[in-house]
Amino acid sequence: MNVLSDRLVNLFGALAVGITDRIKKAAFDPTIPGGGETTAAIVVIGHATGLSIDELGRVLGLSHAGTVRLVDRLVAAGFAVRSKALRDRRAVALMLTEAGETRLSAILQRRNETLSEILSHVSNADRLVLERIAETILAQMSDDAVSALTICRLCDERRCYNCPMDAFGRLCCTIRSIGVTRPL
Amino acid sequence: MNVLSDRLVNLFGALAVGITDRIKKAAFDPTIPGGGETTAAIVVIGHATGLSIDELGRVLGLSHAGTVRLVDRLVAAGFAVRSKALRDRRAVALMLTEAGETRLSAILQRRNETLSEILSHVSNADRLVLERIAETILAQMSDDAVSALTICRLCDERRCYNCPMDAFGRLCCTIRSIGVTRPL
DNA sequence: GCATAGTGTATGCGCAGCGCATATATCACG
DNA sequence: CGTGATATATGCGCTGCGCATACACTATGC
Repeated sequence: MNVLSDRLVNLFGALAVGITDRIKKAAFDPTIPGGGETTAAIVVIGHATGLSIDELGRVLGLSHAGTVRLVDRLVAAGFAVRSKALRDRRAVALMLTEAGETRLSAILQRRNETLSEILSHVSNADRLVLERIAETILAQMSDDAVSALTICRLCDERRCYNCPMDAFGRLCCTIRSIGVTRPL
Repeated sequence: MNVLSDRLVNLFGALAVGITDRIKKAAFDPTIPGGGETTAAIVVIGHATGLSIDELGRVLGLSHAGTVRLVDRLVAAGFAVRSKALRDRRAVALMLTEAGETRLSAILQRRNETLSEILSHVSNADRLVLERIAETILAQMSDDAVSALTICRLCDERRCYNCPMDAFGRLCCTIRSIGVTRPL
């Protein structure tokens, strides 16, 4: 027997699914070729500028081949470039173009607006508790930088100070700051 | 300027994405042919026994053709049947087979276990607040039965008493109780 | 320095899932 | 009974992905 309320389990699951639908719908950009996780790829490259195709694939849960094609699409559309990695001449250092940065800003803005609208119906007191709950759960959901980036693949990292995913030096913010100098 | 904390917005979004990933991973059943929303289709048919292909397609966000093929796969695998609708001889009344019901139970059990494990790290006091927050947000996220079922497409309806999606007579639970007698 | 194993990237090939356009059957309404 | 709307089904082609493979570079051991 579980001490947890079945109702809470259900409501929490429905909430996550419903909110995620909204986020993905808001973040979706028809000018970016390719559905699925292509939009997330732009955010991830923005988070972890200089990451490799292999790392991007692990973050997005795609095969190498699938990731190569995804990057092909982004490059062809002018949103990302494959530049030379500093340490390893086999690897590619992915980064956004100006156009890619512009798309990224638009994606994050729409995401933030959607979430803000939804949260506006929650009282101030409850928001404090919600923030603590989210922090608690997130802090124990990832074991390494890859899984942290996966969870944060649609986050606005620039506005996430004190990111709980960062608690063990494995956060997205950390990854960005270390740039290409440290593999995921 | 938004009075909402940027950090809360980010953490809440990351939480939703991360939890949804976990739910979908847990619910995924390799014995069910076809990825994407095929698993959800079984849950939805279980929720709203007797619904039509058109209704299922709207709930899952698929085209008619895509939904027909999805149902083809479920039927071929022996998890669902197309039976005659009572009122409309054009329409199909979808329902699960014994094997489908078995799969449904397994899917929901894995989902519930995953969510329970995650929520076990939240204090009892915070759980009460979380339940209220989820209720508040969910109650204003859907306008009709289709969008309610979309949000509830991975829910364990049998354990969701007082479902907030039901508040306006448009809930998944309602849909089940009315069976085939009322279109979505 | 050199051989061998390991890693990162790219490509040929085929498959699965989906949407568009279309065809057919049934319903709703005058 | 005729016309338009609705529900389902299918042919066709596209897209995204994975598997297997090829190639380039790195790392390690001798």
